[in-house]
Amino acid sequence: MSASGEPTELPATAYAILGMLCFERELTGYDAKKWADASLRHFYWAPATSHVYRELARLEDRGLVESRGAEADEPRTKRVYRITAAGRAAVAAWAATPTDEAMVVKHPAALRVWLGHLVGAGDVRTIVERHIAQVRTRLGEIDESLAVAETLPGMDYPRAVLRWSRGVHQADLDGAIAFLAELVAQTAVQPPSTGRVTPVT
Amino acid sequence: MSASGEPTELPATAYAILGMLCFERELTGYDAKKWADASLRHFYWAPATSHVYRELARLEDRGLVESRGAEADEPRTKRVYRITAAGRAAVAAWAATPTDEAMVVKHPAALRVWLGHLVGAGDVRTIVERHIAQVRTRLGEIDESLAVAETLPGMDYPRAVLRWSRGVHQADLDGAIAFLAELVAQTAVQPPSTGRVTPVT
DNA sequence: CGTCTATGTTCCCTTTAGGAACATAGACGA
DNA sequence: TCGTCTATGTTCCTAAAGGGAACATAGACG
Repeated sequence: MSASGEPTELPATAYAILGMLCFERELTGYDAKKWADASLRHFYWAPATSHVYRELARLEDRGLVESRGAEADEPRTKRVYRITAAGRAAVAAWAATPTDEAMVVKHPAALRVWLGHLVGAGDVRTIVERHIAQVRTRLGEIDESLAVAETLPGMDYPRAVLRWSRGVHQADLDGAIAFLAELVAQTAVQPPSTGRVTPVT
Repeated sequence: MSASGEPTELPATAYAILGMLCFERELTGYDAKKWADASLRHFYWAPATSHVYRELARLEDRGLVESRGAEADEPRTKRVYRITAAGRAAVAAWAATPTDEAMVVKHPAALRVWLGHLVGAGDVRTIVERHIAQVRTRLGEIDESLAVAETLPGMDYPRAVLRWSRGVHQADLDGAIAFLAELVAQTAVQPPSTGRVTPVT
């Protein structure tokens, strides 16, 4: 496996998909997408459907996965992917390689709050309240995902990662709640006449 | 506000850059990039340099920023950007609009740990230890950024957001440490002979 | 038998991203 | 005064990602 020089490095998404194929014997693109939405999303990313299929095609080009059509008892027109030995070696090598890429937190609500001085305190409050509701929903989703992982064997690492990322989202929630409290306290004490808002030139 | 039809929606990155121009009277692309690296990165993203320039060009096309060349006493060939009234209105409108976009946590280390069963426990440990070091560094950077924000007026919201995201990164660190402890405990108890690894067909 | 939802995939075009290269200013020492 | 080193500042090229619509079929349910 892994001929002299790897053709080119693959993006993390490709390895994520290869990774899924290490847990499940076979997957369709659709399965992979569902899985990503349910679990991977909470600590890495949920690629677009078209992206999943593109990656699968590329992986097959490189011999890291192989595919077959539907079988007789599966009348549906579908393509089922399975990882190859080369693929398994490639993911393992990738997973064992430390990276200097840092975690990226892309937080749309925080970005808006960052610009809070441009809008009324009421608007900021709405943003944060909605964000809090969203995060609560997400914590529920993570718990569901975690519950599923409990029932499956060989999922120790995925479970640990889900717990880990659950903590991160919980901290986000706590921070949002704390900020909201601060915001409410502040606007209660000082009436909106304080000249802190939009000192436009 | 919000005129009948906006030309087309801009991506969040564009608003992030417009946002910076609300804090500072004038910025070059280089300045914007540095700022993003120092602060925005911790709760949203640090766009590539080329991306920053691209966004500035687009914003100018749309009349949301305007630019001038270097002045006599600034011999360098540079372009300095400033936000326009239209730009200010656009960011304010955007910032006040709640979004349903969820937070994305892109966590390269966690993704590798997720595949822990493919590699030795020692490799997993190395990954996590390096990640812990990285996060510690980052917490330091956030504190620095926070210290800078302390000294500037009108930075209440940015400061609050930095504190908020600091908590998120702290939770990441805590989770990593907890996981590492678990990992060490487990490998101490059960020798590496457990048949948990790659049940290949 | 109709139609509704879940499963499953592909195509096409746009936008976003990131690295490398390019270019110049000033600082500092030899 | 001449390298050369770092900080400043920008552009170009190509790859990756996104997203939605279209296409297709199976099974469920009334």
